Amino acid sequence: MASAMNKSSTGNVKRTRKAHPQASMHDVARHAGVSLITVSRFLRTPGKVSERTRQLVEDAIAELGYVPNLVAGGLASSQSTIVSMIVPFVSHGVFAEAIQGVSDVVDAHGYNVLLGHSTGSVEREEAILRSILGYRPAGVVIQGANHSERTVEFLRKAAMPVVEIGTLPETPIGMAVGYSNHQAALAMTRHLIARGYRRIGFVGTDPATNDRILQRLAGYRQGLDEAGIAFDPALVLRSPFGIVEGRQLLHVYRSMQPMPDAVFCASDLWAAGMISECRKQGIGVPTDLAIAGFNDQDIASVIDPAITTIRVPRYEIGRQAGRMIVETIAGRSVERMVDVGFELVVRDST
Amino acid sequence: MASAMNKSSTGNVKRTRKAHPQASMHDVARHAGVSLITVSRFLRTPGKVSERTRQLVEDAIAELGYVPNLVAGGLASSQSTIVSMIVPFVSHGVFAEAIQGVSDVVDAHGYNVLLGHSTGSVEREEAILRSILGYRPAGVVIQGANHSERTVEFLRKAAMPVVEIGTLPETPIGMAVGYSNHQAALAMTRHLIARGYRRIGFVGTDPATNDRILQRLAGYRQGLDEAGIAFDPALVLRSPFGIVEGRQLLHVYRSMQPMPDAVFCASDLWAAGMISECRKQGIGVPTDLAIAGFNDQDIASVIDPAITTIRVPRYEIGRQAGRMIVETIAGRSVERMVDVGFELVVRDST
DNA sequence: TTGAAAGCGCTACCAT
DNA sequence: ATGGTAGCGCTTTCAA
Repeated sequence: MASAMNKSSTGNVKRTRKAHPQASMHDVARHAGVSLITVSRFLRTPGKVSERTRQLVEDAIAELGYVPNLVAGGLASSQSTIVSMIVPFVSHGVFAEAIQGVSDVVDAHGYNVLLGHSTGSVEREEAILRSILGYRPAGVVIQGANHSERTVEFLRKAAMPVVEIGTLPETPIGMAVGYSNHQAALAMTRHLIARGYRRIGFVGTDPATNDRILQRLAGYRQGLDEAGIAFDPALVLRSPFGIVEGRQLLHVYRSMQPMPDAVFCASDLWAAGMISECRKQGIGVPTDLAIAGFNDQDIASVIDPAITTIRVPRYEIGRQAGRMIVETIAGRSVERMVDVGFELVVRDST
Repeated sequence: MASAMNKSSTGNVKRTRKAHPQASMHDVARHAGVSLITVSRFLRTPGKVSERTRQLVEDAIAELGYVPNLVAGGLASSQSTIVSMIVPFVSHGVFAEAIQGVSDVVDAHGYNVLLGHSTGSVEREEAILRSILGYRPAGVVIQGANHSERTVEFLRKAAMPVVEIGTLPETPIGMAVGYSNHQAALAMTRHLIARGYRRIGFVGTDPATNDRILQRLAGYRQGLDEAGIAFDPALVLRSPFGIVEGRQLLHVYRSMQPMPDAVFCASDLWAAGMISECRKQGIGVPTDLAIAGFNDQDIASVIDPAITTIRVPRYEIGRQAGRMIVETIAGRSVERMVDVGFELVVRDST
């Protein structure tokens, strides 16, 4: 009656609660005629078992279609092969590329990506994070630097590598890889002003809930300031992302008097919609209205006129973030902050 | 010396292997002055604990920042809150939308998405699946119906809900939600023929490794057959996906004699690249060359001329797949196969 | 309403 | 090179 090791040590013989279809390590061991621990050893340090044993275990695994239970393994070893990633939306092209980047890198190191999306809400982000942290992931990649206090607190005390992506936070939680949205928007605004535009509109989502937009707006305002152009709040429009929305925004700007001579859209989708609508309405771009975008998505280079925009290496951001997680786990020292930069791509729309 | 419950019951007093920063349920229980099981009960059936206990435990959880360990819970209960999803590429718009659909639905039911990408290789798909199955997920969503034998075998014996998406397999592994790539391509080919085109090119990736393309190619051939047009293998081009690739493909078609009078691209990206290049080269679309696409991506409606294409409800496919997983887990009976259909969207490029 | 004991499937430590 | 034992943090009987 000493240990709790074996179920039959209890007088009360209860069999497994559920019929369990999946083979366990125990099954493999029996099948191979070796002990359980030998199977485990074969799996993690194959060099330490004899040729004969290796063969036996290999056959048993193949025959039973055994797949090691990472849940049990993770619990026993306090290690995880999960890297969690939280983005506002999976389906937005720019985030999808970052996800692909992270996934490409961590997959190659035996990790899998557990994905969450916040729909841009810090409350939902916090909820997602809690749930995801329940898996005690090996690392966390999270979009942006705009989090709830509790999100930050959780992340700090979680004691695992954290990478914020897409921005360069003033006080990063752990590591960060991104670019300066402020500088990028400033560069674009300077470009527009250099081209001679003076009445420049700005399209974004609500800056209160989107720190990227907030920073781009700040860069835009700084650009105006530098040129001595007064900021006109009426020229700043808020809208959900989208091409259709871009079409509608054009009409809003057209109804203003005086009309703007240029619009800086904080996403290519709006710019594409506006350009398409301009074509339909017979408005010349950039002669009657210059239109600039952001992100250099596919659409920017094929629409006519092609869109002047800011190119950001999203996939690269993902790769770097993945790399930083993996390196940190491996105990190597890693940069705290990586600036991947951006590029002003001047095309025909301005 | 009876049980193995407490570490100090062993003569050999060894403390926890690792300094463990995260609070455990045990810690919460001590903090609240109740037993561990009461904490567990509070978490899963809050109605069964007294008001006083509830308060105590709630406070302790908040104070310690306790996050339940789902790895341990999953092991103990043989239940999982993970839904695995495998797609060829995360960053391809069409897959990203499906991921978003799955994620939206399963998140709402307390599940998280564990993501894998196969890069279109069945071998990699198998490897990813193995690793993902190690987490004993509650369900699996997998793109396409083209899998290795072992992949199918693993999935069948895994005894969990499986949904194949994007196609309507002849022999689904479990459930499926998608549309007929064959019928969609047939519809497009018929459209082109009805418009008077006779020498119709086809652009796809390697049909041997991509069953969607294989089926679209078959639909295209059937369309030609119906009209009594001989299939000309020289008109079928293979290429990686992409706009840049589309530009190059145009030159390949231009160098043919006779030149085709229409090209059916099995992705909008190729079509967009070709149209953009046509504009640059002064080739009239559709007057000199008609160009059709597939997927109705953003780009299709804003490029000039707008692309005639096939619209597929990708997000809806994801939602349905998520729904089918969740319902199956809940024990409700679910359709084995859902056809979400497609839509021929005729625009100006044909 | 609360608690004790057993064990989920695996790994770590120690022993042989 | 191989095996035994304890225990990862939780849930599930069963008992009080």
